Amino acid sequence: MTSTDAGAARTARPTRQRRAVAECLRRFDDFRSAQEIHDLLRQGGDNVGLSTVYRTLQAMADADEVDVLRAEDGEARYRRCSDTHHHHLVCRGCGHTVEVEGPAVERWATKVAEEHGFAEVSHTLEIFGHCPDCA
Amino acid sequence: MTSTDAGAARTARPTRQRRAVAECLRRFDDFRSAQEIHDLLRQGGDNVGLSTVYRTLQAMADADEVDVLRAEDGEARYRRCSDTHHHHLVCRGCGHTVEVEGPAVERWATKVAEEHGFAEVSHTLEIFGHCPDCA
DNA sequence: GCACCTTTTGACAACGGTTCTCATTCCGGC
DNA sequence: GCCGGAATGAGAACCGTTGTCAAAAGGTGC
Ligand SMILES: [Zn+2]
Ligand SMILES: [Zn+2]
Ligand SMILES: [Zn+2]
Ligand SMILES: [Zn+2]
Repeated sequence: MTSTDAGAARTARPTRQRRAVAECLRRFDDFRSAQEIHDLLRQGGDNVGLSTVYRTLQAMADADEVDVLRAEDGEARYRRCSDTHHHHLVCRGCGHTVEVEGPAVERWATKVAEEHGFAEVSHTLEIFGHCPDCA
Repeated sequence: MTSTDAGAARTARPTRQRRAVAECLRRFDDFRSAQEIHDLLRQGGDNVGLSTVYRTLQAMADADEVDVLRAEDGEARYRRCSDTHHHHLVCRGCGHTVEVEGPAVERWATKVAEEHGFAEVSHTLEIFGHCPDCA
């Protein structure tokens, strides 16, 4: 067999547009919508099509390179993230976000699921409030 | 002054439509979308406008009479719920849902938020997996 | 039962975020 | 430089949700 199906490189060209989106995410520590990112890029002179922004963000989310959070109105918001499992403490006022970890919570979630016979368990957990600056 | 502004009855007439929606929710233990509920009502002979279904569900959500959960695609799904604070263990296959409580998790969330100086704290937490029937 | 007034309803249009389409452009390898 | 597949982007389509507003329904006092 040729080397083409050797699974390694799962097609992902480093184009100008993808670099721009990744770069833009790197500059913020809070969650942003696809359209906000599109606007920011445009303002910064980087013209990237809205479709491409959506596609890129989806791909990054699939690759666990960004976290996705649904706003109350259902809009998806993205944020660069570390590669270890974590959750978020998000300010309802300014959006300021802190990554938090809680081993005890992880164990609790797993235990509860097992007690009910659930398998392939995952979970979502976010904490909201007003940060010191917004209080 | 008349009794009209005596705050007590916060205007909520028990109409046929509202009863039908509430009754429909009572018949399921899993999360349903507004449109699913609309279809179910129609199939059951209860003709209720889609707008009314949306309005009623929103009102019930505001009154904490139903839980709202955003599906991965952003669609809102509703479920009747008990009146105490709780979270959910949801089957990704059939939607079967179990309400769960975890006092330790509640304390952890509050503590983490306080450590970062956050006030007016709330949180969301859901656990997903495959139930015994779907495994 | 009957006015009277307010709330509620529902068909339909409008909205907004997201996805799809497809002709064009880009990239990497030869 | 050429070729072929991947990527892009302008615009249309999609779809859940919300807004509009005239008509219908509840409640109240009579
Ligand atoms: Zn803040
Ligand atoms: Zn976790
Ligand atoms: Zn199941
Ligand atoms: Zn809780």
